[in-house]
Amino acid sequence: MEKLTFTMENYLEAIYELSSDGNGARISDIAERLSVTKASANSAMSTLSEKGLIINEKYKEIFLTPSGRELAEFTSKKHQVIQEFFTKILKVDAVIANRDACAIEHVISNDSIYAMQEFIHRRKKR
Amino acid sequence: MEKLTFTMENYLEAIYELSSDGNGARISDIAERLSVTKASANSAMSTLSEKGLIINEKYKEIFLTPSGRELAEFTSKKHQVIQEFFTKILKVDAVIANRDACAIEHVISNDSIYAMQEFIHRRKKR
DNA sequence: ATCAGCAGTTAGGGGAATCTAACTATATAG
DNA sequence: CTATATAGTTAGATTCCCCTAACTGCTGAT
Repeated sequence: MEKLTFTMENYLEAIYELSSDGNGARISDIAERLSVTKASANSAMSTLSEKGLIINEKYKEIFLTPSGRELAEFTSKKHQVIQEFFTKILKVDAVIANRDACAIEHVISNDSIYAMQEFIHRRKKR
Repeated sequence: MEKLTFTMENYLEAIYELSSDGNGARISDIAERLSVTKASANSAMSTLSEKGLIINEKYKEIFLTPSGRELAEFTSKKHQVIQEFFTKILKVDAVIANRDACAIEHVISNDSIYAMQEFIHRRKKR
């Protein structure tokens, strides 16, 4: 499977965060969350659908497939780690940390994420 | 002045790192360093030139203007801070830290860079 | 002084992501 | 049950960045 673009990773993450137990996500909400038009969000859905990451029936809610969910969870997890590291260790403002995490999550290595996680963990033990 | 794209920031940084006292940078070297074709590098030079960040006379070496140098130095500085933080504080492998820094430097906030710098600094004093 | 080889340029095209504008479908309020 | 508001879709244009292919300019070895 070829790598997702950062943009598509973001769309996937948005769908993940917008859908709750049993319910899917809506185009308008995705578009709003990512600050793009509905048209853009809609066309992104075609891409994700072709890659088998979401189920997207016309005029229906959007659902993650198992592999889509897995990917989204992974991105979301990275986001969390960065966010926590930046706020708790670096004492960066939460809003800024969130913005930074949103960008960094798509480009950082797994090694560095792991190192941040370890750092936080070690800190907590003391 | 409108913000540079990440791509252009990378080109600028490459020029900065390839030019040494008095000498400019060459298209081929820039292209090689960024793993793009000479054609791509060449067209990027037009963009940077239009923005007044480089001097680019046909068939001549490429030089940074003062404002181009300032921007490049800023990006480079961010790279350094991230690299140092990742290797010295997080104990991430240098090669990986470098790759991460190269991507993160274009998206991270100044606040977070400053926080990393402070963290390193505090660490050294002990 | 020539020319082969390298450096640089130009033209043309493609993919990704965005937008606006105009359209169609759905759902709800009365 | 129908009209209207909201949601979703489609078409077409734009911008950015990349590519290949074909060209032109430069320069150093002979």
